[in-house]
Amino acid sequence: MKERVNAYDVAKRAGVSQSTVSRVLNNYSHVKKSTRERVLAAVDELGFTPDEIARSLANNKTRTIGLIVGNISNPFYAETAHIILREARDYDYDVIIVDTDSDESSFDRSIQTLIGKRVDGIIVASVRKDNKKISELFKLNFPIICYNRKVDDDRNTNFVVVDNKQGAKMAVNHLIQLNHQRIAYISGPCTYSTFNDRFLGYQSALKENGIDYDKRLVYQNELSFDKVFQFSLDLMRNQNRPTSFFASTDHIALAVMDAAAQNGLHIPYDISIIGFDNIDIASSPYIGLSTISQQKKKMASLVLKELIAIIDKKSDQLIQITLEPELLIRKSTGMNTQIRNNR
Amino acid sequence: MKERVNAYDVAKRAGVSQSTVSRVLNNYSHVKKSTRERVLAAVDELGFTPDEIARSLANNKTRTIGLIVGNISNPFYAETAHIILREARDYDYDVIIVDTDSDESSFDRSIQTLIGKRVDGIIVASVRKDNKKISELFKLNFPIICYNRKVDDDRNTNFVVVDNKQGAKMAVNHLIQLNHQRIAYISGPCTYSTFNDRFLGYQSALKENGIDYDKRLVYQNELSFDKVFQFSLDLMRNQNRPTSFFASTDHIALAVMDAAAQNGLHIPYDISIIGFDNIDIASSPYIGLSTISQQKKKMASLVLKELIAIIDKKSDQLIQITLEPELLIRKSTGMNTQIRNNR
DNA sequence: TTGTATGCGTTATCAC
DNA sequence: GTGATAACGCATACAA
Repeated sequence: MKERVNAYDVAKRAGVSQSTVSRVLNNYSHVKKSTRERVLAAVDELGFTPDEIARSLANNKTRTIGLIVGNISNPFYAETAHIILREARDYDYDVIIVDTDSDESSFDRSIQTLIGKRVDGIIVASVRKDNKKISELFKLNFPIICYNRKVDDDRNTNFVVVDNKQGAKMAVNHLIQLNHQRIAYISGPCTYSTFNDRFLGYQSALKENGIDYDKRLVYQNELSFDKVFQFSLDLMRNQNRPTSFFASTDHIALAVMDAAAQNGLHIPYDISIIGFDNIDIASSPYIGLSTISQQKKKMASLVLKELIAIIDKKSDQLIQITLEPELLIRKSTGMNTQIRNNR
Repeated sequence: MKERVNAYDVAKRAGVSQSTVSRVLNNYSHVKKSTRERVLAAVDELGFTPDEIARSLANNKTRTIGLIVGNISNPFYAETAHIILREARDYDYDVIIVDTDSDESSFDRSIQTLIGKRVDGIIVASVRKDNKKISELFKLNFPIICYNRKVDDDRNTNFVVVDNKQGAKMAVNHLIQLNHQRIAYISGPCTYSTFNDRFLGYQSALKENGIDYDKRLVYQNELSFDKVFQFSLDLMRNQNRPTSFFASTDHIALAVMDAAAQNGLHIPYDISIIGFDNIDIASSPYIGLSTISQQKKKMASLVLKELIAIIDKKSDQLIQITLEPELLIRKSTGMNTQIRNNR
């Protein structure tokens, strides 16, 4: 690798001191026009790019933020990341993405790595409820915001989330209005606030409608495609099968749809399915998945804006935003036509 | 933000000099055991995390790489990113992802930003064929590898790609063997090597089978969902409609499937569709998209391994790897049952 | 085995 | 307006 050109080289070429070069590059006011021009010419001739690492060390800012996601190949995170990456660029920030691959054991270490790299702030899009590190950092005044999922200690953390309980209620109520009584629920572990709150919403909606909770209809475990597929398949083959499924993410709703297809059940005539998240392909006519929208676009823009406000000290109050979910009815949910044989 | 603890603080606490702290942290050999223990205790007590920025400045390595993708919400890039993020972590590297959002005008600037941040190397997963910057950097000995797409000046660049022409031929031959003659082709602009090569493969397969090229069956433009959907819809409504579609990415194949659904055409009885990339959902039974696999997993692992070898100077030769594609037959392609009315 | 001193490439605080 | 010079927090050559 060829030697890097630094500000001294530019200075020498322009016949000025290195500090003048710095002043020109940072648009300081009191620089003679002719000097500025000489410097800029030298910068150009030598193809000088300031070393952001040195700059970061000197002024204690990296203009880099960290984004921690569950699994970037999950469309919810990918679509979120897309929005954040694009908008961060407009704010002149770069983004280091950490994919925990849902391996939460490495979570705190990931945070530590980001802090080691001195990112200016962190957006945490996936974290377990019981995490302590986040409120710890918050207390140290480090700019950090939870997104999508929050931690138990939410008096001491910033967050931007959707009302997951409310969203789940909307989903289940929608199914109930379509005359469904046996509603299966597919969810990840309650160690995540999203799944926990959606579960509460599921239970609450059932109760309000006088439907007994049947735990045999509930999956709460790792959201692997195979496991959910198998669970759904078994349930659908049951004599007294559910007439509808509420999947706590769109991504995993696809596994349920697969199971239905495998079983020769037609959606929505034989079985209704509703998801949560509104990932892009859910809206494609071929899939047409009814779902609860998190307003990803709005939520992601917002969290970035807030984080940057904190970094810039334009805001030092607690950020606690809960957005309203939205019910999107598409073709995967329909009137229950089965005989009710379960009461 | 509370003051950061630095190596001097640790040194004072342990009653040693800062350089000893550094030696302990970097696992130097000649440190007395008792000293090492005192230092580590101090590190622990003060919760010291080395400042990677300062470290980078001192030793000219950031242990950060850049990854430039087209659009991270496209599953192909998301799934690639997932693999790279996870494996980079094992090599102890972080990743700054740049999402060009297919806005190639900002490409060179993105590269420049990454270089300003002094990343140790760059993986370029999306770039236009005519880009000059990459071979320029290569000549300066900067560690950079093209992935998936390559540039015209491929004598002066590293790349890891799949044989796109061959893959396209396999796709089209598969359709021809199923008795299809009117095969539509949906593609992005030829300014990208992927689309260019796949187009060549498409043409070549037709020619070898004595089928005339019909440009009315070909879409070569921006791969927006709406545009492709509309194009496919129009084509399918045509009297002399194609009996099959070759979509140059799985992602956009979904738009074609949507158009088929919209038109009441059943896949594969009325129409066959094959994609390219083998994104995760293509394999789900509900979608069951036949496709050409890029062996993403292998390709992504490989490109990272090679990049790191270059960074570590374990390799200074040109990296030019072309992997073989693989035909995956699923349920979206089937025998042509239409009357052949086009010859 | 450990400490001292210097450098990495900037920004920022002084002087002049 | 501009030029020295001291940080920033570490690694490392050289001394001891």
